[in-house]
Amino acid sequence: MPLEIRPSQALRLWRQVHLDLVRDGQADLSARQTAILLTIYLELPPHTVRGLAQQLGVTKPVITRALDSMGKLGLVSRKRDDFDRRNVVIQRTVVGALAVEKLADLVTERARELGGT
Amino acid sequence: MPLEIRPSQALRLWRQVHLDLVRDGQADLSARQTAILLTIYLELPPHTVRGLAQQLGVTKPVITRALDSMGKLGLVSRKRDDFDRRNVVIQRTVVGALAVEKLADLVTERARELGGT
DNA sequence: CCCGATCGTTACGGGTCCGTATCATTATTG
DNA sequence: CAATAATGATACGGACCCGTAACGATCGGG
Repeated sequence: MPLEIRPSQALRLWRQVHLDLVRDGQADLSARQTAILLTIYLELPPHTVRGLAQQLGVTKPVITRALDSMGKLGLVSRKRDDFDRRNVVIQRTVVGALAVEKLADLVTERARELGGT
Repeated sequence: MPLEIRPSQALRLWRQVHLDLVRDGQADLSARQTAILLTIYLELPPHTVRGLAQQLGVTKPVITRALDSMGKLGLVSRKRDDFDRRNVVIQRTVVGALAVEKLADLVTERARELGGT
């Protein structure tokens, strides 16, 4: 069940959502942080620093720092894995779930407003 | 002719495109820069620093710096307005047009791959 | 038990971006 | 022609992020 969208529609959607994010001051998240956040909330747990680093094709410190800043915003939280205390399990939060849901609504709404071009 | 997309589809599309951008190292553009670039290439010229600042709801130095960095990447160029030499007209470039087109194809392709959920 | 491997974090030097305030240049108005 | 307004650029201090290289903590095999 593919989603049909024309290149010009894709661009207008992309622009409008980014405009909304910038105007709302909500743009605190970089592209990397966005990818990390959505991976945590869309993919099946458990999520680890190493796993995320591999999926994104970046180094581990990038993930650690992103989790630091997103943790400050309350978007995610971390917990030691009791079965292997070297691991850290990244957990979802209520705040993060709300932010993701809000983004979903934003994209959906802007897509609905797309005209025929 | 609205574009029908479910919130879960929107999120998966958003995640997948961001993943691609991060993995390609193409993520040099912040959310603000993306909004600026797409505004320049989608909206009718002429574009000025002040006009872009108003549209994005940011200060003028933000636009100036974004144009600096995007100019280094060849994505846009600047030219003095001969009719009002206080103004600077932002112009499109071949490199920028190609980058925008590439982004459009990426979003379109990832949308096409979206499954039913 | 000990040594190597693995995990996440931290340190460091460098780069980029931000917001505020200020500047030089040009246009407009009285 | 002088004074004011408007435009874009710049200076500055601070914050954030990057990549590489190290580090401490923990696990597992011999």
